[in-house]
This record gives sequence, structure tokens and C-alpha cells, in this order.
Amino acid sequence: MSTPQAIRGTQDIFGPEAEAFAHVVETFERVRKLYRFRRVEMPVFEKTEVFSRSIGETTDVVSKEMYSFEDRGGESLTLRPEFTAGICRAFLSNGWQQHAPLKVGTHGPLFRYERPQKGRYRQFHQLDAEILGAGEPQADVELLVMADQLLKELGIADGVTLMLNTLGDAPSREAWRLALIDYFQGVKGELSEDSQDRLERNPLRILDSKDPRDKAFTEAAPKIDDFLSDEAQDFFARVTAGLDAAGVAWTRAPALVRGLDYYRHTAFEFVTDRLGAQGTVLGGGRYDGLMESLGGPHTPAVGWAAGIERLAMLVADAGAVKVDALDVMLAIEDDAAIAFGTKALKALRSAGMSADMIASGSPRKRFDKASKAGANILVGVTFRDGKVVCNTRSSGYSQDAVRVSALLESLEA
RNA sequence: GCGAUCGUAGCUCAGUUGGUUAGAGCGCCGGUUUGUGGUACCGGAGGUCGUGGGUUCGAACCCCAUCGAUCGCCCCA
Repeated sequence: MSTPQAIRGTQDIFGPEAEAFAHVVETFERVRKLYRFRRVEMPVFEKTEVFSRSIGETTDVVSKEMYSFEDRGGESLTLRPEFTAGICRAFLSNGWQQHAPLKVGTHGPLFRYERPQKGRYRQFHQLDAEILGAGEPQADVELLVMADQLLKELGIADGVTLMLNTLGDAPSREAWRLALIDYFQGVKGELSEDSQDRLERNPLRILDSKDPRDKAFTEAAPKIDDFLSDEAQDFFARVTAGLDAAGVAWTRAPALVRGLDYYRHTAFEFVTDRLGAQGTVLGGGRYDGLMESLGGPHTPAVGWAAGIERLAMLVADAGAVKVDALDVMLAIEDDAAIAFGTKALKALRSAGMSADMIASGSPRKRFDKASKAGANILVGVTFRDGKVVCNTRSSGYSQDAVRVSALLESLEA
């Protein structure tokens, strides 16, 4: 094949998938405004250090999945693999402290050099919501309530559950981490190869290993709860109390750890079993130390991101995206009526209806083509005895069909 | 980065143990019928069988490589 191919792991989205994608974004935008999150637009690339310093040098994302390159000035740049680091950078560069606590939302493409599979692409898209400069548990609660409402409005909340954990504050997390290393070091030889490797790089991740050899040991591993400071314990209690008050269902997942270094306290994932290996549909947590790792002042913050492709797949499975009711298709069966069709389209669209016409190809088949376009109001337009004749047919929206015919009749005059 | 399956017309696929001009349905284009109608029938365009090598008298079918897709591992949203 000599025509160009799309880059591995990128997708050309069209048809029902594209509609589902747009529906997810539109729903997010609506919910975002309901919660008074302010829209931000971010660059698609940043200096490489923005990500390496915040996400963590040893994470897979930074060590082997970033699209990094030198620009013509010799600067190392990286296509964003996530939103949070860039948003924090913008917060610091633009003095957004003045707006703190600042609630922001955005969405767009992210890039990670991974092996593509279902629900995992090299260019993928996320929704993102963050609350910057807010250290109180109420911020965590609000983000989770918002996420919960988003999933409900998308009609997919039933198959998705909120898994919630706390990683404690920095001292708690570090004490737990050391205890885990100590514990797993003792049984290292019996762990899976992957986990032996994780022991060096990211010991927390051994906890959610799927390998049966590891599961025997993860059960008895030290629990975060035994290392939480009083403050950390209290913080988590206030988060869960807030969720209960808001009626958001959650499940405690003591083994839930996030892969990126910057998470503290609250960590969560909304997971489903309907997407195969890519079960996390929305995930996030608190990252109180991130701004400091970028050289800024201590600035507590929480946020989450959701995979648009994954949400769109669930939405599509849950049933077709509902199209707005008023959708008119004109079949211009006679070229002499094209001018009328053009006028009619303008009038219909001005009246707030989506409308289109079929006016090319074999005249005899235009009505058939228009029929197959799937609009709920179908109008055959012919030209007889020197005047335009319209025949309106609707599928279930008779009220609107009457409106359409009245409008067309007034145009014929 | 590792493992497995797969790659034939725009789409979904069939192609028997490798054997002459590679097929179907849908879609597309045209015609006939119908003539207030999403019908039926007829015809047409469109494929160097992902790509590149190799084995063979001969390969869509066998072997190798490569690109891509899918499903796990891993990672993560």
C-alpha cells in the first residue's frame, strides 16, 4: 500500500465513535460549569524538566514513555504525557496564586509511547479537573462529587465503582514505603520478576500486582493504616465523611497506589470491568508536594483526569448517543427545486433545526438516499407544473413535522 | 519492552491438501420497474490478496523480515 498510514497508536475517529467522543466532552464542559471550574488552555508541549521533576524520574512515564525531542535551539521539549504538571507550571509562571483556591478544567490530547491496545493509545485524550491551592479535604470531596455526577450524566455510573485510598502525608507515606521495602526484601526470591524489579523502582506497585506469586505476600504486607499520622487519619476521615454526606458511593481499596510520585493523601480510581485490561476510567488524587518539586512555594492541590476514549467506549456500549430531536433532510428530486432547497435550508437552520439536503446524483435515487440519512423528518421536494411541491414525512415527531411543513409552505408562496 | 492471534475489494468476510482470468453480501455508480415513493430486477466500477524478501514448475495459502491491528503482561486515564 503506497498511501500514508496513520502513526501507530493514533486514531482517526469518525462516525458513532466521534459522536460518543464529542458527547463525553460536551457533558464534561456542562458539568464543569455547574461546579464553577474555570476553563484553561494549555500548551501541548513543555520543557522536559516540567515532567521529569514532578512525575518522578523513575516512573515508567518519564523513563520510557515520553515523546521528547530537541527543538532547533537545542532545548529539550516533551509532548505532554499528562495535564497536571503543565497546569502547575502555568500556576507558578502566571502567578495564579492570586486566584487560589483555583478550580480549573481542561481537555485535550496527551502523548505516551506505549504499546497500543484497547483503550490505550499513544495519542490519547483526557478530561482534567484540578483544584489548586486548596489543602482542605472539602476540595477532595468536591472533585469526587463532580466526577461522580459526570459519570451519572454520561449514563455509565452503574458499571463503574469508586476505589478510594489514602497514601498519608509525606512522612506517613515514606514510613510505609520503607516498611514495604523491608517486608518484600525478605521474600524477594519468591516474588515475580516484575515485582523484584518494582522493589527497586516503585515498591508500592507490588501491592496491586496481578501475578499470583505476589498475591500470597501482598495480603500480609504492611498496611498504610498502621503508618498514618493522626493528621493524615483525620484528613481521610473528613474526606470519607464528605462523600457519605454527598451520597457518593465508595469502596476502600488499601492496595490502591498511584503510579506517579507526586501523590499524597487521597488517591482514587473509578474502575470498570467492561474495558478489559484498561479498567481505570478516571483517576487522581492529592499532590501537595508537586509545586515544590517545580521550585514553587508549598501549594496543596488535588485533581483527576479521565480517559475520553474509555468513557466514550462505555457510553457507546450503554446505547447510542441521543441526537437532538429536530433534524430535517430534504430530498431535492428535481434540479429546478434546488434554489428553493437552499432557501429552505437557511430558514430551517435559522429556526434552530439541523437540516441538510440531497440534491446530487441520480434524481430518481435522491429520495432513497435522503431516507437513509436517518433524519427524523424527511421532505421530498419536486417541481410540478411550474411550482415546488413538498411532501413531509416524520418518524415520531409529528408536532415538529407540522412546524416544518408550515415553514416550507410559507416559503413556497 | 515481553507473549499470543490476525492483516483478501470502501465495509463485513469466504477462498477447500499451494494449481489456470481471486469470490459473496453490504455500500457506491448506471439502467429497468414502481411512480408520492426508503421496493424489486439487471448491469458496472473497484483488489499487484498489508509491505519486502525467500521456497516452488506454480503461493492469498508454506518460510523469514517488516509495518499495522487485536488480546494479555507491563504501565496508566
